[in-house]
Amino acid sequence: MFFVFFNSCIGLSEILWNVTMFYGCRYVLFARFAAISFFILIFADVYYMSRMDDVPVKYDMLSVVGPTACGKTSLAVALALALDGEVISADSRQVYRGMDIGTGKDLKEYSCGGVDVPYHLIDIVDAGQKYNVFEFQRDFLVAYEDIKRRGRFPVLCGGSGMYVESVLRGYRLIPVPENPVLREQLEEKSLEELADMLASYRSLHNNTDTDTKKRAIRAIEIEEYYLNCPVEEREFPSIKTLTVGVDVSREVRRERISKRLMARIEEGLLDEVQGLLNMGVTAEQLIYYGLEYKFVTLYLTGVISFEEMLSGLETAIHRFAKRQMTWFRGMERRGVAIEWVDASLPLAQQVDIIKGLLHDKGAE
RNA sequence: GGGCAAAUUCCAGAGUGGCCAAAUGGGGCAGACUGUAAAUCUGCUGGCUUUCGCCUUCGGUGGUUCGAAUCCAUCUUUGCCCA
Repeated sequence: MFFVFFNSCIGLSEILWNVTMFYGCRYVLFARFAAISFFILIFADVYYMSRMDDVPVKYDMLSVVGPTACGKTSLAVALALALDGEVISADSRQVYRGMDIGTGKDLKEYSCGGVDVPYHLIDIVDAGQKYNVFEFQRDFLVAYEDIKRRGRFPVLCGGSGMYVESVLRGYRLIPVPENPVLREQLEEKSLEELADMLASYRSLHNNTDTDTKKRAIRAIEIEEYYLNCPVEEREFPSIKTLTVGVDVSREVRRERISKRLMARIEEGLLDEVQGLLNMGVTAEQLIYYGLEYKFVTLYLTGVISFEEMLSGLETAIHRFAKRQMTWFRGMERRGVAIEWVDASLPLAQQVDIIKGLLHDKGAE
């Protein structure tokens, strides 16, 4: 921030300097003034550069990605501390209030040595409500701009690949208003007819959009809007980001997941889920949240045994971590460079490596 | 000690002479995915080979047969029953 400011000042003073040199003979006084201001600004810039040696040069943001249980949060917090930054979470489940143990939402992690690192997009909606990429992208931008405005450095951290990518690759998601006329027309149609209709707009990669009539209608509404209003595409700003991936071997990852699961159960995972049920969050909603919430709900409602819950959950989390890695690899193929950092190194060393990358790559 | 049953590819489990590298499920691996993404969906899963195909595999050994995971003998192990 400061750097950019002073840089632009330098640019300005250079112009002034050239102008003054050109017209120097006629505007001696002005030239003197310009020269003085030029040197003052140079001095100020060098001074700030030396002071701000922790602040990256060319990057707007740092992103930390990685599979579950790899230690993303603690790394992101350490980096935020080192860079005078704030963490923006990109986690599709930590947005929910009251879903803590199961989502690994450990807010204590955000303070380190008595210093609190501000975090964003955690605990922003009630459990049982809906949240999606569109809302995430919108909320991200608000948090990002807020952090930038205050002159601090954003660190995006999360395991929800699609959320991260929506920001890094700037998905164009237009705010699509409701279309009551269309909705009424479509209401009479069967789910199959709706699915066929949607398929005529675009290829369906799976049945995510056609599992209920409501979703199918909304998907058609969005496609219809794209057709009719292609001009008003919402521009998502391009954010220059260094993306680092936390690299853990498969074996270590599996071991950590298994250990963490037992710890979560001891911490009161079952009570947390029971509490959500008692609060009125339906079993169906919790099951849809997946992983911990799904399997524990199935156990608490008597559908599966405790042992089935444990073993089912363990493999489900392992598979989830695998899918996350598939996503990140795909993201690299789509053009997002990820600098993988060995998670077995001491945290301080990882931070140093990443700071080094910020400077070296930022200076390129 | 006697009787019965069973041993199949990572696991469970089908197959009871050729159509068997062996159903199905699980697990594993790889992938897709711009409005639920911790969701949803797809492919692969003995080895070698681009394909044709070749080789190794159904507890061990030895047989019968043109041909055996499948039949016979025997051994080993496991389970059940009777003592």
